[in-house]
Amino acid sequence: MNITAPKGTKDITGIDAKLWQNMENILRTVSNSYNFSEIRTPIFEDTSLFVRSIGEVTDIVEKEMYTFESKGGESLTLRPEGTASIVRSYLQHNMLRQSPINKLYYLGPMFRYERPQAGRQRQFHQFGVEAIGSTSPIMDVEVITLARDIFFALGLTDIDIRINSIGSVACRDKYRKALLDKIRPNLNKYCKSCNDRINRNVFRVLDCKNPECSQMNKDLPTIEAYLGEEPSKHFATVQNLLNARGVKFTMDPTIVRGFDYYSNTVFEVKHHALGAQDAIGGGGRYDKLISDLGGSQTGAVGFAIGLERCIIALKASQKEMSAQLDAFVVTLGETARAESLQLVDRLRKQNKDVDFDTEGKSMKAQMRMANRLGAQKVYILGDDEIAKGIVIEKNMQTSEQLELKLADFAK
RNA sequence: GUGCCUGUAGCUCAGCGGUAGAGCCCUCGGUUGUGAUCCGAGUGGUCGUGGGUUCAAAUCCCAUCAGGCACCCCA
Repeated sequence: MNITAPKGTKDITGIDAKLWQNMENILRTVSNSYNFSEIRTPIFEDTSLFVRSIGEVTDIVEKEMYTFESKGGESLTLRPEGTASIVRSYLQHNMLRQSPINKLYYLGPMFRYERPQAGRQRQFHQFGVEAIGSTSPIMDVEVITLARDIFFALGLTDIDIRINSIGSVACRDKYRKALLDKIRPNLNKYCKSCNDRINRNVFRVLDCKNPECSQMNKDLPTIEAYLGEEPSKHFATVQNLLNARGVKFTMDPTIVRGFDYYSNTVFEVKHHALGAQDAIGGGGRYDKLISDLGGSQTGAVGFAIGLERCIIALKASQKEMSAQLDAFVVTLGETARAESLQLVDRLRKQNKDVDFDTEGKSMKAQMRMANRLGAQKVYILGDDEIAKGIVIEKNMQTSEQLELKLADFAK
């Protein structure tokens, strides 16, 4: 066997698959409780959708997209993130006419051609929500609270929610100028990548991990002073309501986010178990994206969660999960075989997860198998039991055995 | 795309010039039909791949692929 999964991709099997299912169930349940409903969009889209939404000079668009030409000659791209598709779908189906506010969630694989490392793959999975149709700071709060509740429900209580506001385009233009004026004179003291960043996206200098850069960054102005009246008020309301609602957060002026479409509130959720890629989720408001993509001026706010990263955090904080099965049916002798299959069917009809041996193994082997599969109960059915019209039910935790009437299962 | 580290049984790893080992897992036993514990036995690897050096290579050298970590970027 010399074909392996492509670089940066993973097979999810066995116990891990169970863990994923549990996680997905929780994501759906909590989102439903906030009245968000699911949207499923294609895994590939027209390339221009991502170029226009994420931004031409972002790393994702410049070098990380899986772009290919279809047989018809169109340029298609495997989605690198979820928001663009949701907005496309929103506009295409004119969802505004169905409801002034659309609260949607999605769940699925995303693709970015990057060098894999801890918490980063080429095919990875995101869960995300988008609330489209509101500019109210209350919706920001609703979305951030939903994010928190999801992590709490998953069992990840040890999270750090960091928020910031990057204001409107006008605020950012002013702030950008101010930053450039301050940084340019000291440019030779900044690291190589910051020198590069200053031309591409100055704001990235703010979250540079180089200790010398971050030391100098302490003297730089924060965006707060450059926020206009509206953005400033908006952000203050978000903070007040979060506090009133008991959502813990920290202010972090270094949060700038990578996509061009963000404005006003931005936030990231960090978890310490992750290593360098410690952002387990992130999002913010994107009031310009919908009009950029041809819609009318529409407020929107959302976030995305990296599911692989959740799994890493979950595994770090939780004990190993073990296999689980409701029942295992042990059979001895040829006459009991047919009867045992009926017993299996009846147990399954009671909505139980049931398995049994198909290979004619010894009783000892069947018991071992039951144990390995994590069976709660074992039903033993041999020729002796058939003769007496009973079945033995063994509790695998307590080792207690009961004799049950076989006829009672026939209902 | 850059740097550092690592590739030996399903898993975790030892061996570091003389043609492969441990533990776990798995399978089967430990007298008629009872698991997880205990005891015993067994299956399983062209030592990532391709070249080279050598009488001899898992072991040294080169290349390549893959993985890990970090940078970059991001979920």
